[in-house]
Amino acid sequence: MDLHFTIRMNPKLFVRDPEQSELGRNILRFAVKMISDIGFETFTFKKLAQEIGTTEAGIYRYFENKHRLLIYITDWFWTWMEYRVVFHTNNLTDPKKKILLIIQLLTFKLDDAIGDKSVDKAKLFRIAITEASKSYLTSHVSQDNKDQLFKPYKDLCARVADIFSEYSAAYPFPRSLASTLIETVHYQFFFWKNLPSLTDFAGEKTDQAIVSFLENLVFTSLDSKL
Amino acid sequence: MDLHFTIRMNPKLFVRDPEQSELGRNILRFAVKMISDIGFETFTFKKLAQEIGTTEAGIYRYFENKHRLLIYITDWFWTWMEYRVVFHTNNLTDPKKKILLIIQLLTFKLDDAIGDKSVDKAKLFRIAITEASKSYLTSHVSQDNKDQLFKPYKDLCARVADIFSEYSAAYPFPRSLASTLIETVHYQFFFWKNLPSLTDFAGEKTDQAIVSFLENLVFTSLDSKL
DNA sequence: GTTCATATGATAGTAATGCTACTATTTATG
DNA sequence: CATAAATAGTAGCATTACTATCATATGAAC
Repeated sequence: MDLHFTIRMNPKLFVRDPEQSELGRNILRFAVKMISDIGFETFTFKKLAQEIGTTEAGIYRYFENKHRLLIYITDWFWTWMEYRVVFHTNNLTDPKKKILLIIQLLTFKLDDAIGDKSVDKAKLFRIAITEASKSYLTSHVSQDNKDQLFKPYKDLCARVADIFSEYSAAYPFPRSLASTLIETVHYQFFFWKNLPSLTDFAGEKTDQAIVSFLENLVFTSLDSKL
Repeated sequence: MDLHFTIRMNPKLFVRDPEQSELGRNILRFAVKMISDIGFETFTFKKLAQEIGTTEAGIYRYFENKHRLLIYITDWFWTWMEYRVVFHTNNLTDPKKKILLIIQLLTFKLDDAIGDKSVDKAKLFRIAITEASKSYLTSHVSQDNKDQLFKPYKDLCARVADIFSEYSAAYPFPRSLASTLIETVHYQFFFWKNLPSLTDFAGEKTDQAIVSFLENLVFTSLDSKL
């Protein structure tokens, strides 16, 4: 089965739809590679253009600026994540099992074939860890929000929050806990890799330790009697 | 009592010590104001120079680049925070009370006179919320870490983690919980202000709601039997 | 009071970045 | 085959980030 999984992106994100041409798809593929490899600050359209053998102006025909391109990539990532969550939790009835699975998915432990292969998922995950928050930590966050640019992120949070409420209807902070969980995944990964003294994850079984930490964080909160 | 509270900053952060001259102190004061007002990306040394009536080159005599200046400001903030934590928890014996107080301090609820008045603390807090993570979310985080540039942040986390362990020696993730707490304070404030659907804080008593959320998050984890 | 070090100011310049207008070329269509 | 539409390439400008040089002010040291 060759399930062609296409994500309909917010048209405000691009000048010309990058999925509709070879150059556009190259821009996306190499942008993910470059941003992951050299970091968003160091990344420029000129470097990207050289890498894929086109010109700077060529990139500008697809994306207004590099910040919009970053939002495009992170939005794609969040939409893909939400799709994975829906796909994997669909057949489950026990909300506890759903939450355990969501933590696996968010920490990138469940490898699956959903989504196209042209994009390197590991690099995408690294962008989510290090660069995703830069998409909204700007002075124009309100305008971008009005343009619905953060809808995929908010949709994912809402879906996770709903499952939290399903597990514990009385818990008063499902949405804050959902956004905290998602951000914490990324922060703890980043700290573990770069500033390890900010975490308790040393040695081998680190991935499992992060998962244990997150599971404990989420379930103790949801199980609390307020 | 005019307690002159000076923070010894890491010399790697500056070219010339900004505390030692009028121009230097002006750079710090107006930089805090500007970065808080227009955001770190929009902020430039040229704009800062114009604002305080000096030249771009004048600023470069104090700071290598704007990123170093940001780390200077956030380091100052973390050191000040740690000082507040030590100052306010010193006379307490009950670790639970210490933790409750730390949450008050981290959420900026306890107004106090520690630190000099030349810096606008509200603007500093806004920088901590929106810009602080950019000081380490870079491709050169490892080199900066080797230069000890994140020591104040790590010190604060370590101190909070120690108090967590004091409260519950068995809890296996004190440092991760400390860094999560500190980051979550900022994220939840940012989301509440800019992307409110990612939180459960609506209406009036928001500050108290954030505090309740954080208290619940921390204590349910620390009280859990693993 | 001269000397000398240091801080600041003024001016200029380079290189990279972010972005735009214009021109050339290809491609689709009547 | 002509021609309009779409796309790619060239060249440039404005801003940003940073460096270098020289002049002047200040103030401590002798």
